[in-house]
Amino acid sequence: MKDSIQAQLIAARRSQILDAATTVFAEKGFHPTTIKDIAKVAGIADGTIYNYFENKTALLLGILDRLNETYFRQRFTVQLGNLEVFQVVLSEIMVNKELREQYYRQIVEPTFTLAEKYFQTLIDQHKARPVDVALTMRAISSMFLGLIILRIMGDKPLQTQWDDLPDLLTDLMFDGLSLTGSE
Amino acid sequence: MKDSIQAQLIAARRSQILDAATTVFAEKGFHPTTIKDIAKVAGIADGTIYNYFENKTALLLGILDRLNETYFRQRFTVQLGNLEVFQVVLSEIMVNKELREQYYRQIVEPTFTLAEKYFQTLIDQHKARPVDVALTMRAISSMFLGLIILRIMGDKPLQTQWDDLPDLLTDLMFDGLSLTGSE
Amino acid sequence: MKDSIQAQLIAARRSQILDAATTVFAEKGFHPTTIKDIAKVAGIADGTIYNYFENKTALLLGILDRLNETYFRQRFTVQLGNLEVFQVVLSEIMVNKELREQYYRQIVEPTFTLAEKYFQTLIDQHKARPVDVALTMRAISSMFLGLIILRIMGDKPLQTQWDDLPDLLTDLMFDGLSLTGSE
Amino acid sequence: MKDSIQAQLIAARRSQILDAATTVFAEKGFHPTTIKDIAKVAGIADGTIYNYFENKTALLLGILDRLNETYFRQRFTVQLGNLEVFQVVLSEIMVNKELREQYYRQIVEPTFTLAEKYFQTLIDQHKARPVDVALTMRAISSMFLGLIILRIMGDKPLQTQWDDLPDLLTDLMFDGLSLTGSE
DNA sequence: TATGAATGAGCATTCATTCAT
DNA sequence: CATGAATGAATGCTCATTCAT
Repeated sequence: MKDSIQAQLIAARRSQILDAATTVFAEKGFHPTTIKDIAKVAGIADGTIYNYFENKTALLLGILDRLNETYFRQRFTVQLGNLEVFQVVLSEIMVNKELREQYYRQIVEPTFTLAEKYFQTLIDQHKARPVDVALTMRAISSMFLGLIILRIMGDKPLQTQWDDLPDLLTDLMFDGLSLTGSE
Repeated sequence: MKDSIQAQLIAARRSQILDAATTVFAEKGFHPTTIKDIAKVAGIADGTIYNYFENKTALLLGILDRLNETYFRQRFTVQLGNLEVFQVVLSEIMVNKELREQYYRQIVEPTFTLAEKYFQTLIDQHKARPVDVALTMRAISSMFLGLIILRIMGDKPLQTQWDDLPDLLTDLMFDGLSLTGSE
Repeated sequence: MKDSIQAQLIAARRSQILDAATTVFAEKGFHPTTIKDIAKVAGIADGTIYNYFENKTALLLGILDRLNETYFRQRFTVQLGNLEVFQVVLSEIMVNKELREQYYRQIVEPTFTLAEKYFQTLIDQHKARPVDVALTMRAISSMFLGLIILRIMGDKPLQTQWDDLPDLLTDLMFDGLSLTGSE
Repeated sequence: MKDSIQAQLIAARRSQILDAATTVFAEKGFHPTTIKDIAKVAGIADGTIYNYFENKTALLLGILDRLNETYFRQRFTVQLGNLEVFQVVLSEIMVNKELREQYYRQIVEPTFTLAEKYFQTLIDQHKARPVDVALTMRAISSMFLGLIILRIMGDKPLQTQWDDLPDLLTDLMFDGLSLTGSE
């Protein structure tokens, strides 16, 4: 019982630290952010962070874990509020192998597994064409991923017409570009 | 005449340095790479680099310029050899505003302009459905971009079936997923 | 209470660092002195200095502050022990605008204000001739300043007869050089 | 004969370089000035400077030499145009022993020798009180030196009333501050 | 556990000087 | 003699991490 209180306290602290880290990372990016920055925002001392996280990278992993959880809770919702965090995480992922692998294992892969299963059902029910499920899922997901990145890059059309995307994408994915598709 | 030789020498040195930078960046990423690393690989002294480039970031910009040139020379060809460089550049782009803007202005935007023009022609010739050109181009490009990133992330299916993609993508883009599309 | 101990510890460290800086600056001058030099003499790590001082220049400002304090405590006493420090500070003052302005504001100006007040009293009491107080004070102070500099420069007569100066200066200032002055 | 032309050419080059050095030193100070700066202003290549001067410090010595010459040509004239150069030279003198000694030997000492001789004549002719000549000369010179430094420091009264100084100083030096002096 | 002072490795950048052409 | 590209030593400063209290 005492342990459970302990565990809760620890979880709370970790959460508090990750909140701070998320805020500052989103604001300044990973490398420019110092442990002191995070500690200050969290209202604790530098050293305390190291009682809860191995090192600075572990903070990113922690943020990833939380994205993971919320992701599975609110699937298919790309929260724009998370966009800056995603930007930071993604950037570091490209460069940090450990992070990359963890992210892939924890988020990407399980998501694909689920999505593939779902899509296979559609095919089985003759609601979709029998295509290579794995690759097709990759292609479609990539579209979302790429759109987010393009938006981060500051692409004007995407920023102004972001809300028009859902319809366009649905249309595009189901009917394609060819004339016959819609007629 | 002397000037032209001078210019050639300068270009050669710049190239030599960028080659080295590309190699090391691809290997270790941008931040972990030191000027000394690059100098050593280039076989020159640290200081010499600064005779040809303002600072470390300028090296990335230089690499970008070269990607730019080769890109426009060999358009639509995603060279896998450049993949690691692209990975580094992209990662830094997400985090570095100046770089991001330059990349967008120099590569992304002009490419879209061209692509939109081409696609508009297809529509005018009734070879494609009349959709929102700008957004559609973004969606399609994003698919490529996202696929590359997923591949970088180590996605197994993409790595093993990379060569199957062209057909699948063509199919997907033109006919969509719905049954009616192909039947 | 704890805070007061903290404050004392901080003051002590700052003092320790400034002591070291004073020593090394006096020995080698400002520019040739490295932070490592100072840290070594202070018996601490390089980085620790930056926990107490913004940068290298701040060390000079700190030394200035201390000169300031001791100066006002022991006014009119030119301590020869401080001469080397004064030499370093003065040299840097000639070259560093920020330092120059701070020194002027903190030490020179207030001293003149006091001296002018005092001298005005002498005039009011008919103990001195009614001259331009500001300029006259400058002239006299300059004499002291100049003498110190000449001595620093290694002027032999000043070094051997330094102790004869007070009488000579008093004599000179009050009666001037002309024959009528003393007769 | 050829040698004399050679010598003239060399002298001209040296002069050209020193002109440039003087300009830039006066503008930016000694340390912040780079050899490249000077070479650019002189309209020559970096390396060329080293054909005429041993090193950067030698440039300061060269400037000193020229001050020396003009000084003896235009004695007793403190040219304000030289003030910035003087500031730079003086600052470096405080810190650089070699420079200090050369300056003292070449300019300070000979000047004092002359001045002492002249003042001794005044005494012998009963035009001045029989004081310690060496020290008195030092005191008076120091006043000038100190005033210049105070002015450099940005002292307001000195800057606005600089032209009133000659009269005040003459008055002060000859009659002193006491009432009896002038009445 | 919390603290935060101390640590010190690490790095971009500058610039006086050299020397092959 | 003139050049200016190449050199590489040298240094201020940062910041993740540790650890005594």
